[in-house]
Amino acid sequence: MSNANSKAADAKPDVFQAISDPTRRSLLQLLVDQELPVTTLTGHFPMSRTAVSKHLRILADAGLVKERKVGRERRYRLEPEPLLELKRWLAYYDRYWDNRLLLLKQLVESDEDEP
Amino acid sequence: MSNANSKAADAKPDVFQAISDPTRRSLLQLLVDQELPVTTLTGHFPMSRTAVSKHLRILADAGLVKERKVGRERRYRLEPEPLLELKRWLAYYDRYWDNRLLLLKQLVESDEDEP
DNA sequence: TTGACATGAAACCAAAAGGTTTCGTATTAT
DNA sequence: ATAATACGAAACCTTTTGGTTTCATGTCAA
Repeated sequence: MSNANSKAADAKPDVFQAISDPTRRSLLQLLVDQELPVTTLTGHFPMSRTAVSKHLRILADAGLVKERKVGRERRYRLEPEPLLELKRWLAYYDRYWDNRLLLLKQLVESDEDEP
Repeated sequence: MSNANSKAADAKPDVFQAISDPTRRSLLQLLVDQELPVTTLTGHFPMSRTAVSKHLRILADAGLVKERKVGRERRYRLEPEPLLELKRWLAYYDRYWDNRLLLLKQLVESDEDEP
């Protein structure tokens, strides 16, 4: 069990990769509080519907959107959960916004310079 | 004034793009509290020094690392400030982790379904 | 039914990305 | 001086990425 035949959402090819494209970030934005079909989404971009469809596929693979069939439409909605990974990654660097640690770091550095 | 001749750090080709590559994320990690030269960094990856050098260049263009010449070495250090853009972008989706808003959203949706 | 709409799959293409090897140039060590 | 080290630039190659056009299928409307 638990082999490669599970279902969809098995791919998950990296949230970082998924959000690296500006078009895809805009798509997420558009879906923030609306569930929209591909054709409507396409209206916001200077590219073909098929291209948008492929971007949505990438977002879906990363778990960032889910689709729901409604009549002949396929409505996409935002699924923000995977963004938590990003959030966690970023949190690692939070200490850098902490001034006390920054000062300590600089202090240490000033001791071990000179080649 | 303010044309394309300013200086370096003018490129800034997107933090999202810069951190989309796992190697580059690892590089940032390695530089968290160390200032390191290219050769040392290369030891951590299964690729040539030149490849690592190119990754560092991309990070530098995004403002995520800065270099300092020390002898014949070129020591790289983390420059986390551009990560704030990511942080801001993510913050936009913070409301999704707020359960009250999530419930409200679902309530609204249940009213406007049926095609 | 018959036609229009909504959409993904497939085949294809050009450009960008991620690597490699080779070369030139500072800088340090002998 | 000479050799070794540290490194980026350039040229080149292969794979991935972002697009396009064409086609097949499912669904709704007349």
